[in-house]
Amino acid sequence: MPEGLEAAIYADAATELVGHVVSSIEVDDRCADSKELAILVGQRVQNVRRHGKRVALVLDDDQLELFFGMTGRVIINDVAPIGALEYGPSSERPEWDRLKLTTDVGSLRVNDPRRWARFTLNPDWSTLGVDFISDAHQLDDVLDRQQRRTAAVKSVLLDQRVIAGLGNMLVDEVLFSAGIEPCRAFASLSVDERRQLSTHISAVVTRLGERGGSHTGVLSPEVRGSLPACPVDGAPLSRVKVSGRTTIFCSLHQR
DNA sequence: GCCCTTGTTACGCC
DNA sequence: AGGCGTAACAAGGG
Repeated sequence: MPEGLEAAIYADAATELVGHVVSSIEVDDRCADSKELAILVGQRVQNVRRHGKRVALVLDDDQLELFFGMTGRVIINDVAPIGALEYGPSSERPEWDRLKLTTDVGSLRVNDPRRWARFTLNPDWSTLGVDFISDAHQLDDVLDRQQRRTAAVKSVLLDQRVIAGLGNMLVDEVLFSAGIEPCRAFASLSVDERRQLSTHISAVVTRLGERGGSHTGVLSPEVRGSLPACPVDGAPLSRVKVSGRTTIFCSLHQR
């Protein structure tokens, strides 16, 4: 599923359109917050921005935000930078195209079987927390500001108002790496543990970014499904729900 | 045909 | 007031 790392891959792919003028745009109305996306026709793509899981095409007068939900994929000129998503179908059908933006030289499509993608004109990103990649140097401060929160550590890390970009799989990887149990109250973390956490967020994000996405970690989709012994200490892995999300952790080394 | 999956939002509770 | 948990939503796949 597209978390921040996948959004970064999509954003990078979308830079192909920079400098080109939009000649047509087709959108599934059920995926668009505004029905006036036609005003983008004739505008030149100036830039591509990303914050957390959100990507925006910056055009002459307006910005178009692309949000990918659980199964949205970007396809540029019929090439998908991410071939298949976890939990997504293996094949792609034309009727799942929710957005098609055409320029003089190429097209960008968002294909999303479950139709959870959203396309928003001139989005407001002010409620998003710091970006999980580019604001890594602020993580210590950000986590310190959460120190009174009684919610589960995992819930706080999933909260896009705190850190934007971490999704279910990345958070599990981070907590596994940091040795912290996902359902502990955030307020129970010591200063040292908060430092550990921010260090491991940066490290895991960097490592999985280099490896190609949220699904390339220790707790890969295969591991999440079959629950083999913990690769760190051999203890059985556990599967629980935290914040309504499937959570995989090792009850031996995550405390 | 039921139930699983995720990110976000809405809502009820304390 | 505001933090927290939970459910609802969408829809394809097992």
